[in-house]
Amino acid sequence: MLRLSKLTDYGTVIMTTLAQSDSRRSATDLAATANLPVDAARKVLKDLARAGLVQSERGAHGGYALARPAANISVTAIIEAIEGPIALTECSIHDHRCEIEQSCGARSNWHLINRAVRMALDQVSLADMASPGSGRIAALARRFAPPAPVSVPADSIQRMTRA
Amino acid sequence: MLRLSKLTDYGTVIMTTLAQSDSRRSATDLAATANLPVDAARKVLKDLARAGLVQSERGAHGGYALARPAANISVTAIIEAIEGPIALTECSIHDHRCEIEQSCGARSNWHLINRAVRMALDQVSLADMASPGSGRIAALARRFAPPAPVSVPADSIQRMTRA
DNA sequence: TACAATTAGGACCAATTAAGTCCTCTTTAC
DNA sequence: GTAAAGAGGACTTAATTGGTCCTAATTGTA
Repeated sequence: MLRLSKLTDYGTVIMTTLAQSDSRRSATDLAATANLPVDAARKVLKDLARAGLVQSERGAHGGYALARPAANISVTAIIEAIEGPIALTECSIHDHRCEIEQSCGARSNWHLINRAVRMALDQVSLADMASPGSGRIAALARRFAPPAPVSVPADSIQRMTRA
Repeated sequence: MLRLSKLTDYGTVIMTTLAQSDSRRSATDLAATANLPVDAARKVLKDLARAGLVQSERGAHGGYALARPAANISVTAIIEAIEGPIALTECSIHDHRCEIEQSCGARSNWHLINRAVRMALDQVSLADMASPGSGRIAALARRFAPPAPVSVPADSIQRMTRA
């Protein structure tokens, strides 16, 4: 559905919370602050730690902290830490796993489109996410606006309800 | 998983096939050409017709044709015809359906990010998709490259295997 | 040394979603 | 009238996700 999983969403919220803390925080603590189910938060934090985005400390007074400055952590990194490589279609990552690959003219193009989307996400840092209504993100969104009207404005798509 | 559904994928392939045909084609015919399961192709074509992207003709010698020139059909339109509005997160579309909305600082930013991704997809037309290794898409991908290195290059993310 | 607080690493189950089939009805050319 | 085709949807199965829980391994402190 072109949607991030809920865990990934939690991941960004947790990372945002961490970016706003100055000391190490336990999973329980983070979950409470961010208003998330504790077990889910734990799971996400483990993924983030494995990906090297947060540093964990075990034992009493243990917890998590960002492994590097928020400005140096991209949204892409968070997404990929939790749900693996961004791949809009099967073929945008794995070659040869799609049965229609031979006859499909779209493959090389999906590769490129995937890259474009990935780069868009790549240009948003955790620091941006952590500042509400970030001017930088707004500026980015503007940068992605079409240089000249390419086609029918997407808003004009008529989509009937299916119910 | 930030992945398009298989049906959507089929949709782009079918539309690509249609863009390369000059006459009306039946669902069976299209499925055969594109090497797709017939029933799935039928389902997708119905969605595309409902969204007004293809024109259908019933009865003997009926079939489907593009409703407008391929250059005027965006990838976004195809995606949304099949799986509904693009929404990376719950909150990027519906307000008030997310329980942590109050405490969540990320919401307004997700809105913007969603828009950026949508615009990226919006700038790819069916005509681009239909030309293999489209120069226009490649150019687009280049346009999305960061103006100055923002953060750690995403390729450097170390991601341990989970197995 | 024992204990309590924490993370690590999974296993497990329920709920949701996606994918693939199938059925019946309507429309249209011959 | 019949065959070819789309419209609309129901249904089934498989895959994925979300949420829980359990058992180590670590580490500070009484």
